[in-house]
Amino acid sequence: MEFKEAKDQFLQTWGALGSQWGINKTMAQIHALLMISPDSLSMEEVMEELQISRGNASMNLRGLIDWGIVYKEYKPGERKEYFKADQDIDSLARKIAIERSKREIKPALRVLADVKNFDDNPSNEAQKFKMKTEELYEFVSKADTMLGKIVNQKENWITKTIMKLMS
Amino acid sequence: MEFKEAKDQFLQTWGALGSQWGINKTMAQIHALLMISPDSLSMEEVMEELQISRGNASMNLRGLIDWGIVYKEYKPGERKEYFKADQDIDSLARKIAIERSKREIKPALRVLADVKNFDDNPSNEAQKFKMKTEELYEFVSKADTMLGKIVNQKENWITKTIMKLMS
DNA sequence: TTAAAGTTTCAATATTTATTGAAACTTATT
DNA sequence: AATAAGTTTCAATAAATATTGAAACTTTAA
Repeated sequence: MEFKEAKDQFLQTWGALGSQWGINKTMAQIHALLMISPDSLSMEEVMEELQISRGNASMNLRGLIDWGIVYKEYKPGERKEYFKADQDIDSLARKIAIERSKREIKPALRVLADVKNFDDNPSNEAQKFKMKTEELYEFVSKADTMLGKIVNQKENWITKTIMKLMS
Repeated sequence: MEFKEAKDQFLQTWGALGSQWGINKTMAQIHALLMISPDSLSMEEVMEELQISRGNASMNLRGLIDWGIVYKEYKPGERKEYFKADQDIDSLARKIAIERSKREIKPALRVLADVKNFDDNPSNEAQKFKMKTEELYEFVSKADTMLGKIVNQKENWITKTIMKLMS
């Protein structure tokens, strides 16, 4: 496969993977592009390479900065902003996990905590509901704790986790 | 909060959570509904409770059966099909993890394996690309292995994983 | 203080994804 | 073999999401 072809296919695939794991397609593609670029890129260059509009580039670059996985860079003497991706994949995955826990799991937990304390009544249906929501609350809460423990192992967390799970 | 209100809010929240974690909103809602129902439900009952069309109910129930987290049940003397959800949350999460690995991670890995062996050339850009795609391949591959190890601990895998990570 | 370079915003539009509903199909019953 | 009960399919439609592009805004420098 030619370099250009490989690169395009990679950007496509990483975009699809990203959109399945919580960041949108364009965001994932921009991130992928920055990750494989030897130098930081200007917005123009990102637009050109991915064939997207200025507005799209601007919004998604901001999104990436909000996720904390892309940084602005100013080149001396130049007015343009340049963008570069965090190069450490471990830290990338860690940030995404933390962010998703904060944005999705924690709010859902708050609701679960809330509904499981509804005004009880002795019907079969209500009892089953109580049981299941309590169970689900425990489960989601533990899953979130597990996620936290996994990503809090600094440096090579995946390898470390695999090791610990070997036993 | 009244039972009815709590129930509706729960169905909403579980639907939203589901759609962020890989199964679509209606599917997650149907599953949630079946999970909290003391008895198995007919398609009619699901349609009624969630206010969705017959086609929608039919397709998403099939989807749930494909995921292996909902089962058909036939009541003696009755012609209708009834549906019930797998009651074990651990096994539910395990099945989703396995299925997503199969549907999303493994195919992406195949592409990564492919592109990282592109026709090399000595340019800066190509070298960086080679390095990063190899790194990403390693990472995704390890992450998938980790996921596999976590979900393969039968019974209370989350608790077990937390335990092992304590050290 | 004006113009130029660059960035952001957001209403309009396009794309993608989910849902409906009615016809076609399947299976059981008389 | 005709009818009724139930289910599935899928083209049409609706809803949700993403993208564009041009105007408004910001910053730098002459």
